[in-house]
Amino acid sequence: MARILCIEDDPTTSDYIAKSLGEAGHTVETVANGRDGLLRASDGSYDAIVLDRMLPGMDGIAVLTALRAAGVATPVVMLSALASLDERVRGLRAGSDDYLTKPFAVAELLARIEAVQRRGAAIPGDTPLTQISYSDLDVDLLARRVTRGGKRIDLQPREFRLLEFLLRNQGQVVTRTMLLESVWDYHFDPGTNVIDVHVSRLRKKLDEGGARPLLHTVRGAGYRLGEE
Amino acid sequence: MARILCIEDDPTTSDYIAKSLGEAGHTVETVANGRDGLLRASDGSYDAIVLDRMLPGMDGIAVLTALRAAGVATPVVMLSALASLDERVRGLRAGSDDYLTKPFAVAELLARIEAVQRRGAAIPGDTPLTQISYSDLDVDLLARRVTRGGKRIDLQPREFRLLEFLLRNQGQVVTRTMLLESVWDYHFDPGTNVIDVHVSRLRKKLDEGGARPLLHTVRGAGYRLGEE
DNA sequence: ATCCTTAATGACGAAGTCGTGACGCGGCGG
DNA sequence: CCGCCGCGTCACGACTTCGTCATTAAGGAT
Repeated sequence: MARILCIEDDPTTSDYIAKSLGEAGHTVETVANGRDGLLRASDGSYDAIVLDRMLPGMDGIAVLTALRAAGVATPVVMLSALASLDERVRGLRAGSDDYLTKPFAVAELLARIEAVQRRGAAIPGDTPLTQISYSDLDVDLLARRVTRGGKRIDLQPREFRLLEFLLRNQGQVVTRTMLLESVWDYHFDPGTNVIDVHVSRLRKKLDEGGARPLLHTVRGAGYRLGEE
Repeated sequence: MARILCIEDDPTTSDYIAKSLGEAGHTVETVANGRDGLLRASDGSYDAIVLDRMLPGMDGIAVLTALRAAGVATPVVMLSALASLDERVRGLRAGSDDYLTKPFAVAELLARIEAVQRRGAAIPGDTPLTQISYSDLDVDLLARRVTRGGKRIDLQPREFRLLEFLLRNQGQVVTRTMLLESVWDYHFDPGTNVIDVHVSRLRKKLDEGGARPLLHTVRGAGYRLGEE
């Protein structure tokens, strides 16, 4: 039950989001361009903001930078057609809390918004949220550095993305479909065991050194990052 | 939320800046020539100044020099159509805190202003930022001198700019797109490996002498200057 | 206990990404 | 006008990373 501002120029997407989030019990206000979005968001009265990356006139990144510079700490989920690593980094630097690539499932957007709220508002000023932690595991998204108990862990790009996603949904079960969409940008079933393989590799790296396992299999459902 | 003085003769640019910064929650006052700018800035009551390099009557550099001579320490971001290294050096020498070439993104200007203010709070008086260091690497932006462990390193202009940018973002991943925009002033993808080549050359110069590597490749993402 | 489904892992080939030496163009000073 | 210097381009090689498959291991149900 939150007040959400949606900044998106494409009316189809915008309506879709408003409807879906509305059905989930949230109040949604919509604006179609960056300037208006910035104006409305400036008072910081929203619980979360959904922000399109590409906007006419004022770009999404510019809106976000301006917001953060103005000291507005409202959680922001960025929406984009571009999935490149480059884009993700730029979004993070500008101060976005999460990133979603189109096309996306509403369930996914909903989950992200709720996760982002749960995590609490980002610290305004010069500390954008670039760190995610769980137990003795620390991930710096901007430096792309992962440590467990202070010890450095080297991950491959895909493994990094996988871990990031698991961390953003820590304690909750993530399904294979969610992983395929968010980590692989597949919107179909490849019919292979890509996920299993990468989870296996990631798990090995995380747990070597005799640490307590963090990455658990939920048989028939998916995976979950958490204690026990 | 700051009081900012904008000294800029072109009304289009001036309006654009005023509007954008205003939307970001800052108070902006505008003057169209150097003389008035100097007058207004003299009392030091502003939090930051945006100063055009080319002004009718009294040049931007002259204004800045006069200001600093008068003991005004307000952070200044210089604006210019000229990107040449020479120009940057002159601006820095006159006491500007940062330098931005037109055309620029508002987001960029905002970020610079914020950065410059933070820095300004820490450093009192008339010590502009002309030195950047990391570990045993020292760069003097004014003298254009680079040393590592006390030993002089000769860099080409482009290599110097590249290093400067990496240093300003030390510890964080810098993407290729960011480099293209900030170091090459390209706003498109040249489709070649310019960056790789220059990084290679820079890296060679930095690390020769058996020093620990400082410039790291982050596969699939970009580069990062930092330890390990 | 056994069978069947689901997951884990090791190995391999293909594709992608990066690094670097060599070359050539264009500007600038002599 | 000529030569030098800085820079961008290219080509090729080295190395990573990724996805697939085959095989082994683990769960769950009957």
